[in-house]
Amino acid sequence: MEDKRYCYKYPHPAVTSDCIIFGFDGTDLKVLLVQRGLEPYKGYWAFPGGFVKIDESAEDGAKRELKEETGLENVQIEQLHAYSAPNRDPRERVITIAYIALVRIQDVKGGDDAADARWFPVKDVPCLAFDHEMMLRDALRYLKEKIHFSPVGYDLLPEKFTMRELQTLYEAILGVSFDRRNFAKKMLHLDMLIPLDETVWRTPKRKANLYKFNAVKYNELKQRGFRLEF
Amino acid sequence: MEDKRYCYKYPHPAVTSDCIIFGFDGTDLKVLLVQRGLEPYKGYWAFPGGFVKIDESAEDGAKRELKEETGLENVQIEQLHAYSAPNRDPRERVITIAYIALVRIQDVKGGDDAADARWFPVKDVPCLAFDHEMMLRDALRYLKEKIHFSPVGYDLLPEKFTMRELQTLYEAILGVSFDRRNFAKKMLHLDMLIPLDETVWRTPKRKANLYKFNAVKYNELKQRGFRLEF
DNA sequence: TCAAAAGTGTTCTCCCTACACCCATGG
DNA sequence: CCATGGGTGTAGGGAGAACACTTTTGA
Repeated sequence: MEDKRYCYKYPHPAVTSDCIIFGFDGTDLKVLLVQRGLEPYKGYWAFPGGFVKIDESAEDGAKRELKEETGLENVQIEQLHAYSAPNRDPRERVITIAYIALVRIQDVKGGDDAADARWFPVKDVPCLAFDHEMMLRDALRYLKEKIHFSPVGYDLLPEKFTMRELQTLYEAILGVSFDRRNFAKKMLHLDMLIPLDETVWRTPKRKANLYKFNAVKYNELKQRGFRLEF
Repeated sequence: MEDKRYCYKYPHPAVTSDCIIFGFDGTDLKVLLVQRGLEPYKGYWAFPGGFVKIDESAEDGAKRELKEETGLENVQIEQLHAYSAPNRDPRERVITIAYIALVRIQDVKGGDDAADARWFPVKDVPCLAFDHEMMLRDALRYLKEKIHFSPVGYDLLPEKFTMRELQTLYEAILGVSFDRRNFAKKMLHLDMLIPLDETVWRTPKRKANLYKFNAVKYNELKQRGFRLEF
């Protein structure tokens, strides 16, 4: 009995929380995965996550596990979905609450606790453990919707970026391509971007203007509710 | 030990699922509540729901409890959010997965198992048990968003309805009022309504045309992704 | 001087908005 | 005949979509 001290009148499921972390490297949308060191699914890649402690919320648990497994801290996470199929974990009944976050990949790359955490392009993820492939599909669908209401670039791009980079991000998430001129016009019309006086050489051909997000305007728009059509 | 047979190495939370059921009576958006017969929160109103069994999904559990407590069956439910604050239930650690559904109130009114289940206008709900008031706020926010992508009238209105009833529903959910003529134009433009040759006397003044939803067109639109602006 | 990337403007169309008139009916 | 509710049409403005020219630079 030493190893089974927590007893209940009715059977209780275990509860875990997982984090689906997206980043953007200028070309591809990427997702952060960790390689499992234990059975089941040993050696498979999976989202960082783990068991929720009895005195922490699922969200706090997700953040704690994220830090433990990848070193990522101070990330704003958002609940995606709870997965509760009875046989999704071979060990015991496990219900998982999945969270999603967008981070600046370049702020994260260096100095990780976790050598076995890696970014994968979403177009080219390995086989995932458990039902994590379903989670990824759900997360990508969610992101596609969210992009219409929320300037996801604010979280995914570096502080300063070119119009081309912003467009590439939108195209990577939505899986479409836009007219360069109309895209810029639409974005500038929203009044959420601040053109900077700086330029950079992102291509060998010509320097490009840099922009940053106007957080004040964005919050105003969010209050009133807005939608970007694409 | 007789009453605590289920033992685990680590503490496990209990998991419940609750159903937030909306209906529309032609004037008000309403929500289905049951009165609690047991402590805690005895006598308070709450969403139908209860403990998830160890071999059923949270969704199946929600449907089972919904039927047991209100008699409602064959309802399509959609996951809203998982609530996991450590102290949300005074008895023990409980995580609740909330589901949401839209039903035709007039198909439900009669013949319930549950005498203590009642519809309340969302504008005038009593004090709710646990954190159910937060759930209701979240559900209403979700419904306001959903209405832009999904013809919620399809689930909430009777099969045949007048344009005025559809408009009243939209106004009740969004909390705004529309120009009668522009609303009708916009709705008819979407090509999701089938005008019927029937009329009814919904007011003593004049008869009104009836419409029904065109499920085929709706599914086409949903595939392609559409959005109603208001 | 040519190729590739970036910056910018015009036209057309469609949809949304605001708004007004007519018809049917019961009192 | 008048008040109420329902059905329909029009004019104007704004935003998106399609589309082309110019500039800058390295090779």
